[in-house]
Amino acid sequence: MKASEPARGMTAAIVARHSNGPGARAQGVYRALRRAIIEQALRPGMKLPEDTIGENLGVSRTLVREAFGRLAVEGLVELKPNRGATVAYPTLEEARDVFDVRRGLERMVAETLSGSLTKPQAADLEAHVRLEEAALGKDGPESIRLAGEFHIRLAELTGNALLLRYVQEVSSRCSLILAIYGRPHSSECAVSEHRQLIEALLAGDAARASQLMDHHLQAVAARALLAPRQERDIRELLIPYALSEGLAQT
Amino acid sequence: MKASEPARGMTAAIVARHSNGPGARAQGVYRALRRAIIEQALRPGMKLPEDTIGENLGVSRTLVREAFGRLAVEGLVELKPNRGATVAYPTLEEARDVFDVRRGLERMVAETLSGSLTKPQAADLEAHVRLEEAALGKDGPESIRLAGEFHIRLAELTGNALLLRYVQEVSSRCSLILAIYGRPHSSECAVSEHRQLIEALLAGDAARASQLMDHHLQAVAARALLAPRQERDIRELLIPYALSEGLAQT
DNA sequence: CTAGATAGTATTGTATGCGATAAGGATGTG
DNA sequence: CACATCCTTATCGCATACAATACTATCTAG
Repeated sequence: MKASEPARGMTAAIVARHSNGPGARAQGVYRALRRAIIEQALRPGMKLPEDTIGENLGVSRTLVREAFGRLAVEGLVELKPNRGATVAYPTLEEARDVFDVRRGLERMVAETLSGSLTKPQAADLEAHVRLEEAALGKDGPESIRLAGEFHIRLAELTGNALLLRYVQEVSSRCSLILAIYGRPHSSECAVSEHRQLIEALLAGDAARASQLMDHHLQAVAARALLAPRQERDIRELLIPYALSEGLAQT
Repeated sequence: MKASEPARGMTAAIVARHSNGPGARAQGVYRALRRAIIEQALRPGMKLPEDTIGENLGVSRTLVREAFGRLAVEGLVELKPNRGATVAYPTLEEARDVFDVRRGLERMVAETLSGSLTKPQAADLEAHVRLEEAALGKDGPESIRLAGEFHIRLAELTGNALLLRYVQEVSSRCSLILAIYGRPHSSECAVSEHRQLIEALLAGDAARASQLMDHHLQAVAARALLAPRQERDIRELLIPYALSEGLAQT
């Protein structure tokens, strides 16, 4: 790969698209990598050489490293000294930790929103759920993305910026986790559960909303993490070994 | 300030002290700045020029910028494009957000630990509380540090790495917040509340432990954020103006 | 033919340099 | 004397350069 070669690939467009003030390129790299990881263009465990990424995105290693730092804090990439960065490959234990924290955070969201949710806000959420419903048929990644977005929207409505950031972070990590351990056909979020939740929030029933959220996420985690089928399990078990041999990188 | 001048000041020692492998210096800068901010050697709102910091710590701007990035994610520094970094100066609203999230997170800690806390673990915590007690007399920062550490220790005991990270983060930010809005004499954490909490955790009374934690932190927040005394309030209100004039930086 | 050593290559860690932007001060004008 | 404008300087954004470390392939010895 020659340095003179211009940026290419789907991620380069993202960098260029957004406002090009100062610091915008750095953020662009971060966003590009983040999306690439969550959408599994970059698969868990994959090596991320600084200069290769930089060439493909049209920036220097400096900005790539900066992005790696942020992504490492968020748990999306692993950063080993002198050995470079890889897309994070969370263990089952880490996965459970993330899901546990997520349940706790989203219960907070439910409790905060309970009663304070306005009619128009609820209507917006309803509209979102209808989108989910529409996307349910076509199995594309659209359905998964929308389901995740629902939770982000809820967190936004709390008006608590820190809570939002944490929910976004655990959501990202859950995407990564589901990419590794999730069953192929899990529709992840049952749309009806989202509906019930909105209802409970509007009714101001904090306890019920909290319970619903908890069960909902527990169901997601269970579908993903528990009782993994043999077939898939052995395949997954092999990946770390393949990686240590430098294989399975495509 | 000459570049040839060796590192100086209390923070430089920290950089040098730790294992000097690769990446250790970058982490050293991060840790040094983090401590300096939390201990108020660097006061909220203070400007942080990259080269000045770098010279004083004996590293280049590169590593300083890296540290700034991490600290910005954690909410300890604010990073404005082309205008550099400053020690974060959270608004009262942000402060409330942080305390709210903290209460939620630590309730999770209490619930997780309730019943699973072993006798030796409880004994360790008891020992810590005794340290707090001992430090209570001398008003030094020791007392505040120990009170904060108690909560970190609890989070560690959950075994959930992510939960620990979040608790550490909100704790840091709370330190910063208390530095701005806290009353001078607030002893922050009542030692007896810590004792009661340990007791409830050992008894396996999840509801009570959760309640205790919640009240405890609500009390801390109330002492710090609510009903600020007039005298102190106007003083604090002036700080942003002073900063915009380049004053009050010492 | 295998295991270990060794040289060469690739990649990371850190510093420095150059162009760009904004803050602050000098100078001229109403 | 107040105010706007230009210029100077300090600081940032980013790229690049150099040094240190890890990886790879070859070669040699057993």
